[in-house]
Amino acid sequence: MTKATTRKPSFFLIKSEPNSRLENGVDMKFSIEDMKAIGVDSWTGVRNHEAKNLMKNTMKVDDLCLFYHSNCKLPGIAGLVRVCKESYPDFTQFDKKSHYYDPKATKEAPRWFMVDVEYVKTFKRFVPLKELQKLRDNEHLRDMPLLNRGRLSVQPVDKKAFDFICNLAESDLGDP
DNA sequence: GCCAACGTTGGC
DNA sequence: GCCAACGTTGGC
Repeated sequence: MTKATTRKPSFFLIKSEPNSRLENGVDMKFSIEDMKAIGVDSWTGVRNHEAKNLMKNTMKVDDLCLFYHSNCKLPGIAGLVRVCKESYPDFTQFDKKSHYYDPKATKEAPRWFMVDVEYVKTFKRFVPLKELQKLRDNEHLRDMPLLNRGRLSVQPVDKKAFDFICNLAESDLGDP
């Protein structure tokens, strides 16, 4: 019997803004609790090519993403989501009414791509950015773009950092 | 609201 | 292709 080869998941961090912020009359706030309520969400609105390329070229179904609360009073890691649909054109680039409308994009040559993600869990404990910054010399966290670069709304996380953060946030995750 | 760090744009 | 001007990100 042939066994389907299962690909090991890769890990990422995606940023969302839990604060109220109006864009064209639409409140764009989106926290891990909103993610939980919706269940599945299209990750629209990424308008940075590096972040877009990660979604377009690297993210696969079943990859896991740390869900980060950004641009708010207490920035940090709130939960976990899973990629449930591989990249396809972000429909907001074609929508003239959208804040994310891109006049240079066409259906034939879309410029922006997104994935769909599904809610996995809210971590038992919120891990503030400050806590991670205090640990930035830790060998597991040293290479995180979140800590030594910032300003990238979709970023890769290596396995050792992912496991370390999950253990901080949820002590029994990964335990036997 | 400030502003540093980036990314993008567009004139040349 | 350079690079100054401008816009955005996002912690503080």
